Amino acid sequence: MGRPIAFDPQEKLHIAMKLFWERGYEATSMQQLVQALGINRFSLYNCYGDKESLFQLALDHYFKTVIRRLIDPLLKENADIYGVIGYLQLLQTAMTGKGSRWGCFVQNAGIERGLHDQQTQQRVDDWYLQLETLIRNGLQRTAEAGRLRERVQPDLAARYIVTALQGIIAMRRSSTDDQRYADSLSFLISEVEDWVLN
Amino acid sequence: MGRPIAFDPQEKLHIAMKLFWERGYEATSMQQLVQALGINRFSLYNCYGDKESLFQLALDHYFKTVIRRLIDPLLKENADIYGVIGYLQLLQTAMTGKGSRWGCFVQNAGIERGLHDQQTQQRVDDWYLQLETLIRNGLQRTAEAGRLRERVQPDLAARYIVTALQGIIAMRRSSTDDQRYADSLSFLISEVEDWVLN
DNA sequence: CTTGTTCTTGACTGATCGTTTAGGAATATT
DNA sequence: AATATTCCTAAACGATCAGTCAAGAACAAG
Repeated sequence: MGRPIAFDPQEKLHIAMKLFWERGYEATSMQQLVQALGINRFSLYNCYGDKESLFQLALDHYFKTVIRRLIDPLLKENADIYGVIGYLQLLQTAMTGKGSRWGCFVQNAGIERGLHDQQTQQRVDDWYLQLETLIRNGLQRTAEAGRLRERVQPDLAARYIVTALQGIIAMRRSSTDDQRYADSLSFLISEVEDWVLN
Repeated sequence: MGRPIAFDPQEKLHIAMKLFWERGYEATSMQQLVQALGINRFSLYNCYGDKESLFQLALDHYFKTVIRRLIDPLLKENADIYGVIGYLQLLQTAMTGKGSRWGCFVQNAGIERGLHDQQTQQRVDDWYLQLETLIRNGLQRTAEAGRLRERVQPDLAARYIVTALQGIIAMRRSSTDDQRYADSLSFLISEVEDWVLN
């Protein structure tokens, strides 16, 4: 009962996410959000709470939409090393193009706020762990099938991929030279491809 | 002539650098700087200009002090792959300890401000290029001495090291798990050590 | 239609933002 | 000692910050 909400909270949250993603937490003002979302200041507070909680909602939304799509190859049942490669290739296409110099919202949030905001820190840590686990499982399955190079240890290799990816993503956002991230990502992909036998 | 300055600008700049390094540009207020530096508000403006220029001065100071010390092994005349390894080892010790979870000021600045501040972007780009060049030269010298593994191409390998390092540094700041960055850095060092023959 | 509930609106809160001003204090030069 | 120059101090500037309030508008239930 009562007056129904006049906007789509999910759609507006998506806009807020993009703003935080591009500009970061501190550099994004509630005024900018009000304008970008096209809803009233009070409606914004009424729907999402204060700036802090809106930021966390935006981060969660990022996981559910952007990241969810990217890790799809890793979520398939019995995903093996080709799931890992599929994930890397999705990342590659996602990072291509001039409009995609925002890096990863999770990494940005972690670097800007991890040290001083425990909620953000928790989400970042969870994400690193989840990604590492998914990748390790993929490598493990290929190893069990006897198709992974002996010298490649799934746990160390998975950890290595996660860290290397952070470097590539950081380069995507912080360097104007598109060749840097692209070269490194291609290098990483061919490295992983080289781990599979036959 | 006139009244002499009552504080050491370099010493105060060092404090400002640490504040920006830890908290970033937006999250550091002039009020905090006034308190941390222990000088008057106007003296701060009089000596360093506005917040923007103070930030750039702090970034330059970071290059001259922190980074300068770390790349010392790479600046030695005829530095080869051992200069690269020496640099990585200096980084390793610098990143160890609980008080050193700030990552790299240059990377932080690039991620927070690169997209919207051209001055910062220029400094970040310059740094990536300089580091890559120094490392490439080191690898090149070892290659010319016939002591670098054939498959290692100095230009690609140098670029790879720079990107991988960004990942390690990003991990240092954004993850609470100290094992992540440490594992990856050890992995990178032994990888580079493996490139040298005999 | 009436009543109760919820959303929307625009103005407004005190606090803090980066920056500047005016006046006094301290030093170098004459 | 007188003067010129520079720095220091405290107060204040307008702007913007995140967040809130009171009143009215829009719907659901009776």
